[in-house]
Amino acid sequence: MMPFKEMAKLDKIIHEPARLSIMSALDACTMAEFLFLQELTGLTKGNLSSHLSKLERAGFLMIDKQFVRRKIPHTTIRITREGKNAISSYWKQLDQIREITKQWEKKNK
Amino acid sequence: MMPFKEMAKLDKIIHEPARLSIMSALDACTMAEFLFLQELTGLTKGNLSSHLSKLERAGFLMIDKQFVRRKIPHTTIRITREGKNAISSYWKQLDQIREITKQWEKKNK
DNA sequence: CAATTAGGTTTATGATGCAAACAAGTTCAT
DNA sequence: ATGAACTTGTTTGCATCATAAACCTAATTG
Repeated sequence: MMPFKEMAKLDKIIHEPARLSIMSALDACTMAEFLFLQELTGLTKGNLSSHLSKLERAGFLMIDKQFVRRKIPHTTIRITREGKNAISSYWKQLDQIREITKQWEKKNK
Repeated sequence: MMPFKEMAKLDKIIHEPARLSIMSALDACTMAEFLFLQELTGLTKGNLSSHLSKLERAGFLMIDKQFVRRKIPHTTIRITREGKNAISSYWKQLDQIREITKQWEKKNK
């Protein structure tokens, strides 16, 4: 079996570093506020916002925007079951590919 | 320590799935012909060609084009020492991030 | 009341990955 | 021997994407 083709099948939504860090943080936290997530990931507000939208469209998280005293926005992000599955199987897939690569390497020596 | 920011520092040249598979294959083979590499990775010739150029410009591999009986092109690709270092430290870095993520997760439970 | 801060979103642009088109030569069929 | 099809790649064009800058609305501060 040749593992190299499998790498192309890695979920690109998750694979992108900014989103990988968002999803990893959320996988650990389950839920987080926008600004906390920004601190964790070091992303700018703009990038964080657009990556969150993309992850939301993918069904990997839910964005809950509340208004404190009806005024100040306060955004809470929650990972979904689908999101937890996605990142968990991302790592699983990557590990498998690496394992198979090692074996392939041995065999071809 | 917060591992999530570190993900943004992963070498983007290596990180891209097509190139990750090229570099993994070359790391195992040390050298390979264009068509063999195409078979291993499942990439189209066009994509393989342009990814190889990018990896060559990055100094991660060397492209040696020979002409069989002075006519038919025959391209051999060889990973460089720099390329071997790059992919090895890519995996090392990823492992570290994952390890720290796990610890961070525990601490915050 | 003007300026600045808070908490995000939208826009613009520069880079990127990909497939389709192209190139340069060779072999095969007729 | 001529042209159709195959080899072995490279170049081009398009569509997507990531990012920073600009923007928005409300609140606070001087």
